[in-house]
Amino acid sequence: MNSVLEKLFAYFDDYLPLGEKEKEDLSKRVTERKIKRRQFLLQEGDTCKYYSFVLEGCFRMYYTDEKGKEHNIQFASEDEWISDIGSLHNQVPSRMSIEAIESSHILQIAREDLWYLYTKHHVIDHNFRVIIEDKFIEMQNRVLQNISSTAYDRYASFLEQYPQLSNRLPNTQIASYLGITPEFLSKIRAEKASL
Amino acid sequence: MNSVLEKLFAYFDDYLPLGEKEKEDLSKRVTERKIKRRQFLLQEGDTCKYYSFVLEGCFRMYYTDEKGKEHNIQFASEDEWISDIGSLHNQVPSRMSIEAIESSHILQIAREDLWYLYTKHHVIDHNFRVIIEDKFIEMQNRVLQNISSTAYDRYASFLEQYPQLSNRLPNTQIASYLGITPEFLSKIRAEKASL
DNA sequence: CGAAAATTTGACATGACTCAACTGGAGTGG
DNA sequence: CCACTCCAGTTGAGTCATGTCAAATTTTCG
Repeated sequence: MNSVLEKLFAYFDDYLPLGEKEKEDLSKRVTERKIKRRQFLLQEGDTCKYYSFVLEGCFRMYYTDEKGKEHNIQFASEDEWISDIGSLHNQVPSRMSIEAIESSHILQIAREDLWYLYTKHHVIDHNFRVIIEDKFIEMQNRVLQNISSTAYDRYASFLEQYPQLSNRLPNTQIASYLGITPEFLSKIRAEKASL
Repeated sequence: MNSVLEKLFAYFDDYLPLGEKEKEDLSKRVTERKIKRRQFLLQEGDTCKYYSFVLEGCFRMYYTDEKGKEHNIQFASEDEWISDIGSLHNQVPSRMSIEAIESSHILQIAREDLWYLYTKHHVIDHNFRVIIEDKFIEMQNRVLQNISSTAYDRYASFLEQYPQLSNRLPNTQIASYLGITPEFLSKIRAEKASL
């Protein structure tokens, strides 16, 4: 447990580093878990109870539409947080699912503990503000891509922005993230390769 | 100035209400401005210096692509904040522009003042975390719509989600926000009307 | 009122989807 | 080690959603 906590503390060093008090308090409220491939962190209909930090492995959060099609909203790999924030905040059932794409190793903070930490330690509140702001910017860029670029360009940007991730993910998952069908992605790849 | 400050304080009452110290400190660091229709709050290439709170009126933030087409990323009307957070954070030139769609009345906080307030007052940091989290959820839903729904459905959702806004905005602006051409939106509207 | 901008309409072009068939690994069990 | 299945990926034909361009019409605002 100690070494994984160190990894979490080190992560915060890129923001405002945590002091001894915060580290101690945080340590008490963090749970370590191993998740197997294809196992769920959250299932549609359940209320999201945790903010999860990925130590190792990879997850996808997706929405299942009326026709049963799955749409990937987010991936999370090493040093990233994942959760359905809307469900976590308002304690309402989630419309999303979170599934492990690879066997993974995570840390979790339960909602009440997170709230406690936010209230008690300014620096934690602060860091999570900055973290979510960065996520917001990323999401904003994605919207921008979606409304202004063709599928071909969006795929190219994805490869450029997440080169490591794109190696680890099946193309089907990437297609779902980009909002296109796997067949069409395949055609895009064929076209790209022929240049 | 006093009455507009009261409006800002009242806005924060929906989060963690500000205490007297925070109010006083915030008051000193807020600037009031009137912006005419079609006037810019931020021009592409400039570095964003302010976080702006809309007291009255309406703005759009948009990106101009290589072909000169404008893509609306965000609207902001009463009781909403607008800024290119990426540019504001990292003090880099913005790729976006922010333009007043209506003649407007706003409050602005300069970057250094905002940083000061974040650091000094936990409650302000906290509130802005919650505010941006809500924005993040909104943006996430928008991505979801973009990757999973047809233009017809996205337009219907927009009308449902922002009924008041949709009355105030020209359809061209809505089309740009939805990521479709004004011509196609017009056809969608015709189809909708004929039901 | 008059100019400029927004909206509508139609013909045609293209991006992206559907469905179905085929290919080629990656297990699994004999 | 082979035969089998299973799933991801590819390919192609036909279709639907959306874009382009141009012209006509209406609305808005100065």
